[in-house]
Amino acid sequence: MDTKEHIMHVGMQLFAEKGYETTTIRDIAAKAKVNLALISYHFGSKEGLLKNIFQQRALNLQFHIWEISKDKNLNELEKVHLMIEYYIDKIFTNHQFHRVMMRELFSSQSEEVHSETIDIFTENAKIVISIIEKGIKKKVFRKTDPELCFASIIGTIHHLMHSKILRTRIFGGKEIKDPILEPSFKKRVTKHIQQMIEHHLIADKNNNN
Amino acid sequence: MDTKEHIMHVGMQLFAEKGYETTTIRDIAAKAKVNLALISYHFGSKEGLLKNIFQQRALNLQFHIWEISKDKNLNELEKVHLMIEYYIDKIFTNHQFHRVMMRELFSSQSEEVHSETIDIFTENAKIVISIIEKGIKKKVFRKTDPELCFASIIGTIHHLMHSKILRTRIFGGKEIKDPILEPSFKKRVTKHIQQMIEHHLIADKNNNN
DNA sequence: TTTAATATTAAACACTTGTTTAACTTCGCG
DNA sequence: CGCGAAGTTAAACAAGTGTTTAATATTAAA
Repeated sequence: MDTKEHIMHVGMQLFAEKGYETTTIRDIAAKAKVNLALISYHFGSKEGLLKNIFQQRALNLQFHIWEISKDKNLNELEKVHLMIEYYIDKIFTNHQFHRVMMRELFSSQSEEVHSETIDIFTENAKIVISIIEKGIKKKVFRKTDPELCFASIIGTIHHLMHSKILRTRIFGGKEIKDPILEPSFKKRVTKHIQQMIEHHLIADKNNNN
Repeated sequence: MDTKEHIMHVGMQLFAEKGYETTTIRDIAAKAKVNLALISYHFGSKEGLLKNIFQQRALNLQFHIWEISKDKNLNELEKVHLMIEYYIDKIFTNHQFHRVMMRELFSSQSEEVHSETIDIFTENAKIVISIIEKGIKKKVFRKTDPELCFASIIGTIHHLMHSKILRTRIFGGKEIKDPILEPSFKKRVTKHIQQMIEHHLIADKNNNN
């Protein structure tokens, strides 16, 4: 029963690296050092493996964005900041899975497999957007574009997440190490997005941080 | 000789829709209504077709970001604004091609095919970043994170560009039409990114637009 | 019109893909 | 032990991939 999880682990690794279509079950079998027939045996099919991986992570995907949005002790800005922090944390720590998910989401084939993922994603998006809208109504936020604010938050993260080449080319120093693995990079990204969104949403009075 | 361009056109369409790996030469041949052997005949191989498409558009990709950066009549903020406008304009009008390019850039297989594309991209990125750095040095900009500012600009655009599903789910009204086709959407995105970056880079004194 | 290069075609090619089969191990439990 | 279910294996399978071949059609110049 250990093999099943092992295959899923290796499968996700390879899907993240090369994408679902390009990864063959022979690749997975070779890297996992198991017979290729075991994939069909345990998961029914290659797509079954993908579905299993998605389901396994689905709970992790259920951002408690919703809980944050309902917290009475937080004002709108604090909520947005927390949501940004939460998004980055979840996506960075599960960056392999998110790369698979996003790639599949973008290519948007076999919608049946990913429809639940898309649902979760858009649902969360709408919560973030509604918080911004509420802030605007309360006039604590500037009259900005809520949907596009969300697009900027998530777009920035995904852009950094997706391309290792661009990441190392632009952010990598002399070391070859991928910046995404360094905890300082996560902090840096969090700080940037939080500040950018805050500056955009709120006209500061005196400080020039 | 008309067939060659016709194949390239259809090829790009399908690559944009389904991705390079998933599109077969039989798909292309069928949609273009030509014999499938003509693809190998005219372009040597399927990868040759992709290379040709990339080369054809390479000049279009050569953003004159550089020219803007050297313009003596513009201050740093104006330069950044113009660059944002230019990026969005180019990417929106060639969104099919950009989807292919970005997808291939992100999957980062066969680096040889895309190395020049990556070069152009990172080169332009560094120009934008250097402008922001100059503005910070001159103290007309806040002490922000230049690399991540660029990531936010381009990340926002790409996020909107990539996923038709998310686009229609979040931005689409009752109509089924893809918002990316409407000119008003382009203006909306341009305005958002410009304002967001300006608010982030510059602490405004009195206006609350 | 003849001729040679170019363009196009249908068929076959070699190869890889995901999946299935049937034999063989391994394991747990009466 | 014995026996059946579950796990694993190597081999074969059918379908689809990009590419090549050899024949045919088209074109343009002599």
